[in-house]
Amino acid sequence: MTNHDLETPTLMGSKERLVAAALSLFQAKGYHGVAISDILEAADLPKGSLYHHFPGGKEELAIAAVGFIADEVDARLASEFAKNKRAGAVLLELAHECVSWLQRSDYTQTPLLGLLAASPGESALTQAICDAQKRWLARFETALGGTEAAHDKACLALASLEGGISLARMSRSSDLLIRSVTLAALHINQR
Amino acid sequence: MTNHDLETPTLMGSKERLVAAALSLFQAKGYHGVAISDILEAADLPKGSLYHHFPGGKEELAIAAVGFIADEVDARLASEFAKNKRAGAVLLELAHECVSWLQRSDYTQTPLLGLLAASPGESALTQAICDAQKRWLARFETALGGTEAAHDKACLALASLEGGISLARMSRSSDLLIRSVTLAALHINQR
DNA sequence: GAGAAACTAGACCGGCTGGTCTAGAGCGGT
DNA sequence: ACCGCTCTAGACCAGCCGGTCTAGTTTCTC
Repeated sequence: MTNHDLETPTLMGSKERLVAAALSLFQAKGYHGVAISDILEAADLPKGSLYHHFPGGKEELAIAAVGFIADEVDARLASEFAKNKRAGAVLLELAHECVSWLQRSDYTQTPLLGLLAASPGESALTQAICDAQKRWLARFETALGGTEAAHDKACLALASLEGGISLARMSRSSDLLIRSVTLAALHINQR
Repeated sequence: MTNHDLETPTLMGSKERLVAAALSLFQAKGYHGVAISDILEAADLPKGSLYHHFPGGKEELAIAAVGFIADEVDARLASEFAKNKRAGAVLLELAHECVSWLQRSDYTQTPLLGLLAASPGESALTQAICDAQKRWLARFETALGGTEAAHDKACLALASLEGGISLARMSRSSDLLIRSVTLAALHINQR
């Protein structure tokens, strides 16, 4: 997932390479923690390319990165739910994917959007993040039946995931993530 | 909680004022999103004061801010648990406090430490955040009996709280936080 | 193969960053 | 009155920031 492999850059257009590099860096250091020059270096492209593909600069690129992962996770959820899996099982699967993500990056990256939240107040970037969360939430909600209780459970699913990621990243151990998500999945599957 | 009221600065020493201003700003924009000049302006102090009290500069100040809120929440948890309240009830109470916090700041602030996570890799700041999380986790764990299952539940408690805060902040509605924490509390109180 | 369009390349800029440093204000002790 | 200590005050700096712009190269189209 998401591994549009930065090591073989020629396989990706420069626009995609920019988005991939930006996403990876933003997930590691947050919006303000990443300099444009960092992204350019990671994508091995000059400044001109960035402002050609993303005239809106850093923020537009960040929005594209958020949209990219939003789509990716959303599609993944859709395909899992299409197999009639129980919501708890899908949540656990996603969590395990996040774990391998964390481990692969030596706990520097935050798999979903947690870190991006450090965004400029009322901006379009905030909106993009919000949209992504809404879509993921909706996937769980409808899979759980669309009732009021389903909404509650969907909230718990996402919250335990995002929160667990944050705990795991700080303690450099996927343990805490697995524990909290497992428990949440258990509860969600009930009834 | 934490309201060492920036509006009446003369009641606080300048060191405390710096910590309070820094905490509030970091919670709103993350470590990298805040400039030293912002903090000084909020605390109404010149640069000299900062580097007198915190020779280590921005990072040392951030660590102090993290320590401050870590202590505050920890003490709060200790006093609540001392009344023999059930863990779920304490969690809910904390969540409601976070809600009023979010609302008071018009959803700009992140009550706990979620945003600070966007910190420089292997630094002392990361360590401070990690310590805070460990302490809070331990409070819940021992209150829940110290068993293996208690550890799991403690993880869920904190994860649902941090994750719920993130969801709520983005959607500008405390609803999602309340829902996820309520469900988590329910589960935690079982048995 | 001519010409337009898409893209790369990187020098350049003003503003802001975190941090240093010197000067002095305020105050307690003697 | 004097001194020494704590703290305030803010000018100053080198380096980095995001962003602009012009010049070149490649690629597509006819």
